[in-house]
Amino acid sequence: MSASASLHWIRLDLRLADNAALQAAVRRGGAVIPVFIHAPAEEAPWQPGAASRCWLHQSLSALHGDLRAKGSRLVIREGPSLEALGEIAAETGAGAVFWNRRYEPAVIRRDAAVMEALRARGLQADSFGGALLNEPWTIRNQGGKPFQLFTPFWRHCLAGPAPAEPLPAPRAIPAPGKWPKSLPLEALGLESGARLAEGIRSCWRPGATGARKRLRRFLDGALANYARDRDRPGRPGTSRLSPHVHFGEITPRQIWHAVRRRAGAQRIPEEAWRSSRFLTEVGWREFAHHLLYHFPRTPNEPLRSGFGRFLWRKNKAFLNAWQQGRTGYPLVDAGMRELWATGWMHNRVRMIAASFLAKDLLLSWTQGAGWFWDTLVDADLAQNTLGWQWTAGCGADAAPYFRVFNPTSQGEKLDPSGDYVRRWCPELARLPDRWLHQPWKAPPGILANAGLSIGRDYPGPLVNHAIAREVALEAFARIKLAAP
DNA sequence: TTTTGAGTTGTTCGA
DNA sequence: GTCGAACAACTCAAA
Repeated sequence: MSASASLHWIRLDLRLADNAALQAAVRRGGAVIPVFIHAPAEEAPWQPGAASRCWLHQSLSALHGDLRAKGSRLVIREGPSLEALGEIAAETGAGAVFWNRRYEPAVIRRDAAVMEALRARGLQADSFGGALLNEPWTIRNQGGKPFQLFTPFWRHCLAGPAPAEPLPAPRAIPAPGKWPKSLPLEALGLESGARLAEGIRSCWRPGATGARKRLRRFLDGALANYARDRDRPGRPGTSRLSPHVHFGEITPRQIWHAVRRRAGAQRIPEEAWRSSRFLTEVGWREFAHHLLYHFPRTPNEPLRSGFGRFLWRKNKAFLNAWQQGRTGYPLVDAGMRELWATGWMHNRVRMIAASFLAKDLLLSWTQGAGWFWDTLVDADLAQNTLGWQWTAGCGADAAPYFRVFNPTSQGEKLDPSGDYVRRWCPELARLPDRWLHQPWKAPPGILANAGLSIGRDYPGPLVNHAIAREVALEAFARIKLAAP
């Protein structure tokens, strides 16, 4: 007697290659039914934002195409997840459900409940790793505790066994005799805004094929000068892989081995590529998930408890100006507008924009995290939380409280020829470089020549940075950082 | 066991 | 103009 059908429950693993759950389903021998269940309420309070849903729509569409090329299909349902899985299993006589693990607190709870319920019904239910190089519970320091500093964490990871070779995509995915019914992708209403969908389509190609191409282009190009160019937002110096990795269109293991092969072809010694800046960024992603797993309250609460007492400002006008890219600081505004237009912001600019919110405006990092969550196509609970807590100084391995980015000098240093600012703040385009990062200081004649009136075409500075810095230093110094 | 030093990403000030 | 110091408190591993 041949095996019953298996369900492959698809979540943030929108790929066929290096997919342990899919492989387990294929190996089991019966038909394989790939299922996506739309159940955002189960991820509350961190259900995907508008940009993330938009990417998801396009990536699911790409996955459906990839599945068809293997003789399969994508079955789409709406939640609750357990009900949907139960129905499909009943309709198809499936005896097993396989999925790849996620690490967000709400998802962990949901998955555990689903697994228990499926097993109670006599179904096989198994989950697999793959989204991370190491499962978070396997990494402990010498005291048996989770790491709270990046460098020892990553050193520990690098000292362990090298990541296994990625799994190949199955050659064929056996189809059931009769497919269960499926909703059309459009029925999920993921692409609510045409503006965003267009913006994403114009600069991204969601899906595993787009991810592989993006990686190859990066390895062929920017990788060689990554350490130098990664901080220059006007240059194509970063990989732009973040949304692809978030949605599991490509895995860190695939990236690791692609870097290894490329380095081998160029006779780069192992210790050099293993400790390269780029793989270190993969390490930061691992670290973020490590922290979220071991400190699950950090999306909403500062890890360092002393910060619970910090009196953040509440100022809707400040928040709106920041969100809309109208702070009067060109580098910050360029970043916020890039985010709004494309669903992505250059990493270095994220730090500067985040520092501006938390330290110049003294608005809570949670407000910034909320906006990024809704607008980033790569919005990822682990990484968003780590990044914002780091900037605000209240997280693990946090930025020292006195580290306040100066948006003007950062602009002059990292965007000296103004390519980035001129692209996203076109009203400033005709200003000479000398004044581009501090337009309010430009002499009247220069402003007139550039066709620019401060306050009319472009706002004056929302706050005076020098003063704001002093106020922030004082406010941060006042917290007793020791636990109460 | 205790001590020591380092720890992604900065800025300003004074010598 | 360049350079070093100062700007906390805490974590972690190595000595």
